Order: sequence, then structure tokens, then C-alpha cells
Amino acid sequence: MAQPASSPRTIPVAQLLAESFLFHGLCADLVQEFVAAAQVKLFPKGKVLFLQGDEAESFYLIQSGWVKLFRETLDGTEAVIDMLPSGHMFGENAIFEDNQFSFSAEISEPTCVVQFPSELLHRSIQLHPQLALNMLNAMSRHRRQQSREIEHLSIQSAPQRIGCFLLRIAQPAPSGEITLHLPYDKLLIAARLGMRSETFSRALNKLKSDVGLVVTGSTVYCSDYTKLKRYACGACSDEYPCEDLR
Amino acid sequence: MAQPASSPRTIPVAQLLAESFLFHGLCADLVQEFVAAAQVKLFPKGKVLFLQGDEAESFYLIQSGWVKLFRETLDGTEAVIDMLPSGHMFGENAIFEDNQFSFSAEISEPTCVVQFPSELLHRSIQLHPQLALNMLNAMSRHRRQQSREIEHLSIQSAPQRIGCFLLRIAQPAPSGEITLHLPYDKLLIAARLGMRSETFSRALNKLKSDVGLVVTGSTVYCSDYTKLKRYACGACSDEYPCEDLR
DNA sequence: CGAGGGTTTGAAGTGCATCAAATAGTGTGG
DNA sequence: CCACACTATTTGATGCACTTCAAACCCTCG
Repeated sequence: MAQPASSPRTIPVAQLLAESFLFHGLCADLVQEFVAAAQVKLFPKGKVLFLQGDEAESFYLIQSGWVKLFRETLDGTEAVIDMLPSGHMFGENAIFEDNQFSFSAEISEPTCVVQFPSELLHRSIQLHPQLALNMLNAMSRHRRQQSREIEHLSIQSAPQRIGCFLLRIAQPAPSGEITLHLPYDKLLIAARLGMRSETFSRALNKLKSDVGLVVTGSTVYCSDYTKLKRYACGACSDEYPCEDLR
Repeated sequence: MAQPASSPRTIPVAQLLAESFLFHGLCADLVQEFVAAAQVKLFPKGKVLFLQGDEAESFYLIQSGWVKLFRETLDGTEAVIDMLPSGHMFGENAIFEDNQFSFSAEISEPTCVVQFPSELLHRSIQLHPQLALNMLNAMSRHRRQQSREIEHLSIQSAPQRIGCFLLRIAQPAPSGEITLHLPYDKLLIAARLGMRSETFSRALNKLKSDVGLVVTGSTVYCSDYTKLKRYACGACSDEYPCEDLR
């Protein structure tokens, strides 16, 4: 049960919260309540934080690392719902779902999370309208991302989905060049994009020949992101600089 | 522009609102404000209510009929996001999205809608916490549906998606029998489930042979819904009596 | 150096899309 | 009530995309 447990380095939780959308514009007292209730924990790769269906007693804010959210079907297949980096929150909306998690969460890199009692959020949201509004905004953003994802799954080809993924990670230089590191395992990226790792590998090769991508290990280079954009974004209803999906 | 316009039969808007989740538990004054601002309109099949990217001045509540929500990609493909029957609301969350619709809406059956000014919602939500909470609940429900849909698209086969769709519409008799009418065109159902109409047709045939479905025109009969359930829900991470998705 | 996981490649199969054409179904005007 | 026009649905033939299974390769780490 008790994994590595509460961390030695008490990195300023207060500051983390201040940067989190959920707490924007809230009164200091309220934020302080959350800070007081926070538990900072360090978890190793592979650790399962909770399983779909578990009672939700906490929600989490990622301080560093990566967390995989997923669901499993009766026949054993796993669907990766999301991959979350630092700064992201998860498990918070179980308070709207009978206090049950609707997905499972697993640490996919050594990760430091801040854990808060769900109950505090549930209570606070009734009392502080601004908190509810912040949450609405967050949920709305998430809904848009999901919509786009649904569209991608039904319309884009595997290479296009990868291209889109890369564009969302990339920060094009003024010259139009892109260099980036894949943020996690290719197997995981494949799963996140709804394809097999073999398909991922072959689709990357197709991107090499179709848009001149250069892939070295987990480093990706593209001399001109507009080529990639034409290739991937033509099959999407969003404009190019679309929000980060991960 | 001006289509059939405001309906003659002033069906009690107030009552419609009272039944809508969004207005549960709100003070009568507020509801009255919405009633006062409501416009009841009747639209013919094919009428486009708004397009993705349009400025959102109104949101809508469906009194009767069916509305199709969709998005179009640069290269012209259309993705059907949702099909909404009476009682459902749409366009309301543009208030969180720079007041722009992130999808298009088209009437797919003669439909009566009640139209409200977005601005009123936007204003009210700041002033009435309960309204924000109602909206949070609604959005959360919608998010779950979207998650399930993403899962379906990446995991389920075409016949399984159809089976799942049918189960969500069906009301099994105690005997386990199911009889139902497809709620709209097969072409539309196919689009909603992310497949071609040809695939839909063939997948229905597969359901006939695999689980003994009987299809006559738009009527579907199944002697034992548990067979269908085993067939479809095995490839889903949700328990059977799952929420209606449409 | 060797073990083991991640990644790539190959060969073969499956599912869905596509294109083309037949069929069923619906509404219209005569 | 029938013939015609038009749409919705089905069927057939073919191709491509992705998966599956198997095996090789590569890289890291002990």
C-alpha cells in the first residue's frame, strides 16, 4: 500500500496552486485551505494510483512526471484516455460522478503529485462560485479537446494523427524548422493515438518519405512545419495552431 | 434568413424549462427571465441553424424534432458529432469558447426549438451559483459520454458499435425481448457511429447472423437482448445499462 | 557480455472504404 | 391507382489501412 510516501522536499504547494487554472482569482483563505490539506507524494513508474470504479477520495495535481489515464474493457483491451504532464490535474470531476473514478490512473514516469481530498473540493465548489466557474472553463476546454479527438479517430489516417500530435508538441522556429523529443515511449504514444506500435512505426516511416521528417531515436526533425501542417491539418476541422492535446 | 419563424402554438416554455436539468433548483425569478427572453421557432428539415465559427448569440433547447451537430474539415469531410432529440440543449457552452460555435447545427427533421440569448446565460451564470453547478453536472455527463465514444471508436468493430447503439435506445421487456424503431435515417446513424452507410448495412447483416437480430425496414427486433449485450458490451469498459448516448 | 524491453520489419489476414450498380421505398403529378 | 423521378438502402467487387503474429534488431543496464 504505502508507496514512497510524502516527499522530503516540500516544494511550495501554494505556488503550484497559484499557477493552476482552478485556483485563479480565488480568495487567499480558500487557497490556503487547499494548501493545508495537500499531501505531496512521490511515486515510481508503474504505480497504479487508482482503478476505474474506485471510490474517489482524492484528486491530484501533477508536480512533475507523467501520468497515464486509461480504461479497460471486459475482454481485456486497454484504451489510453490521456497522458498528463506536470501542471495537470486529474480525478477532480469524480465529484460529479457519484464519487467514483471513471478511469484508472498509472504513473508512467517517476512522478511527484499533490493529493487533495475530493471532499474539500466538493464542499468548496458549492460555496465559492468562482471555483465553479473555473472548473466550468476547464471542463469546456476539455470537451473541445475530446471533440477533436473523436473527429481525428474517425477521419484522420494514422500518419496524419501522428503529424497532428507532433505539431501540438512542436514549437516551430521562425525559419519553420522543428526539432523535438518524443515525450514518452513510442508504445504509449501509439496507444494514446489509438494505434498499435507496429502501425506507429510504419506510419512514422511514411511521414519520413511524405513530408521529409527525420527521426533519430526519440528525436524528430522537420525542416518545414508547414509541410507537416498541410499533411495533417487538412483532415481536421480546426485551424492550425490548435490547443495542445497531448 | 427568416424561416418559418415564431410558432403559433405557444407551448408552455416555462414548463419545458422546468423539466430541463439546467434550471433545476433555480429561483423562479431567474427562470422567468429566461422564459421572457425565449423565442419559439419552427424549422424545416435541412435548415442550418449556425455554422462552426459563427458568433454565438443564442443557444437552443429542442422542443420536438431532431438536430444534427457536425464539423467539416478543410478537405470537405463531415463528422457528425451528435444527434439531439427533444429535451436537449445545444450551443450553450459557446459562452466558454469566445462566443464562437465550435460546430455546425442542422435541422434533420422538422423541429421546434426554443432560442435564448447567450448573453443572458453568460450573465446569469456569474450571478447564480446553482446555475453554474447545474452546468457543471451537465458538462461532466457529456464528458463521460465523449470518453466512451472515443473508446468505442478505437476499440469496437462496426457491428459492435451498432449493437451498442441499439442497446442504448432499447427498452428490454421483462422477457428480454427488444423491439425498436431506428430514430432517424440509416445514413445518419452510420455517420453518427463513424462509418459509411454501406458498412452500416453490412454490419447490420452481420448482427442478424451473429446474434439473431431481425430487421424489417427501420424496425429492429431481438429475441434476447443479453445476446446483443454480450456481443457489444464485451468490448466496452462500461457496465451494460450505460447512459444514453444517441 | 548477456538479458530484456522497446522498436522495427516482414508476411498474411481482416475490416472498412470506395466505386459501381442493382433494388427498395417514397412522393409526385396525371 | 399507376408511372415516373428521386432518394434511401443494399449488394458486389476491389483496394487500402491497419492489425496480427512472428522474428529480427537495437539499446540500455546490470
